[in-house]
Amino acid sequence: MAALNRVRDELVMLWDRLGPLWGVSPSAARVHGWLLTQAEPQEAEDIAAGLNMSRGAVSMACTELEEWGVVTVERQAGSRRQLYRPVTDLEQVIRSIIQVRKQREWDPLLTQLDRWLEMLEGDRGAGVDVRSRLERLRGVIALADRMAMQFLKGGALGSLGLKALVRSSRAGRHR
Amino acid sequence: MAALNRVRDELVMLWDRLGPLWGVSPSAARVHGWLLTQAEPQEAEDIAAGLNMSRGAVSMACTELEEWGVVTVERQAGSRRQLYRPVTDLEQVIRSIIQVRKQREWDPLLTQLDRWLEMLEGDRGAGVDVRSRLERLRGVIALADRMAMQFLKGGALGSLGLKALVRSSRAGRHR
DNA sequence: GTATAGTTTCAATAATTATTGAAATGATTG
DNA sequence: CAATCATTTCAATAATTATTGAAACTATAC
Repeated sequence: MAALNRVRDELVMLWDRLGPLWGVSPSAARVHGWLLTQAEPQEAEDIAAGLNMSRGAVSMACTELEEWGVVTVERQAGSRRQLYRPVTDLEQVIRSIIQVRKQREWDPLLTQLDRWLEMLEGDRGAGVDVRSRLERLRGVIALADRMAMQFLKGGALGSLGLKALVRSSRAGRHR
Repeated sequence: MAALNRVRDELVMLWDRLGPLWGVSPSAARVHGWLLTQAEPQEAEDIAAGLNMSRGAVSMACTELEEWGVVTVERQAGSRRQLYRPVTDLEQVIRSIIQVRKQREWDPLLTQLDRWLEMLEGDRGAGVDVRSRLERLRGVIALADRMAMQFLKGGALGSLGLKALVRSSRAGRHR
């Protein structure tokens, strides 16, 4: 039990630091890390106690985690308490994160790139170099976007399965 | 020319907002965006003027961009000025970003997961569930790590070629 | 309906992070 | 080498972002 507690503390600290790099706020990341080290889904009150956070902060963190799709809310019959359960299907977690990031980052970027290219259409001066640069950028983002779409539809991990990916990554270089 | 200036302003603003989501500070991202819209490499003084930043801030931003490997420093013979040039080889930019992020995020995560699994080795209680969860997490991170390594060695984009990727990205484009 | 057990909201505050600018450092030239 | 031009550093400050906690709200039970 002592070992589990220690792991929990360290994992929560690491999640707190890594969360922002993923676009998740530190407090939301802490809650997620803490839930990961609990065998059972937990209620907000206990999360607050376990992490020394205010009740309100836990509520906001859990809302954020729901938006990311990495935590689900449950309700036991005959009780008005909400229980928070981390999604442990990793494929789903990755899919959720890609989906949210795509929508926050790539989609607006792609829209803007198209607008900018239109604005530079007739430019005959220094804009020419910049334009070709932006065009190439657009190509790469568009590619990443289509790959993400395919992945989100269940393409990559779904059809191949996680095992196949592991195998192919071990096989080394092809083609 | 007016069009280029407008594009520059908007691109700088977007980069400022998107930068933090990539792990780059807003000011460094602004500098990078600004450089992208310049046909020629630029010196620190002009960057500061163009972006209304202090000389010191530009220095720190450029150092950060060098660390990310998305900007290179040049020196013209017969001058003591440094010129900053954004890397426009997109494959290289993507590779740089993956490399830095891997090293900042996944590597420590993998190290810690191994330590935690060791710590939970003998656990017969609630730790069993948590342990299998962490094991699966470790599997996925290890896979991502191997894929990244392969990519960094020139695997994916390198063997297929960026042109082929861009071509395939255009094939599905509608407008 | 009212009381109760729970959640959410949000203005105020705390904590963190980015930015500045002046001083220290480093490089090149005559 | 001294003078000069340019860069880097870092303590102070500004700006931003996270967190709290009390009040508003909601759903269920009585």
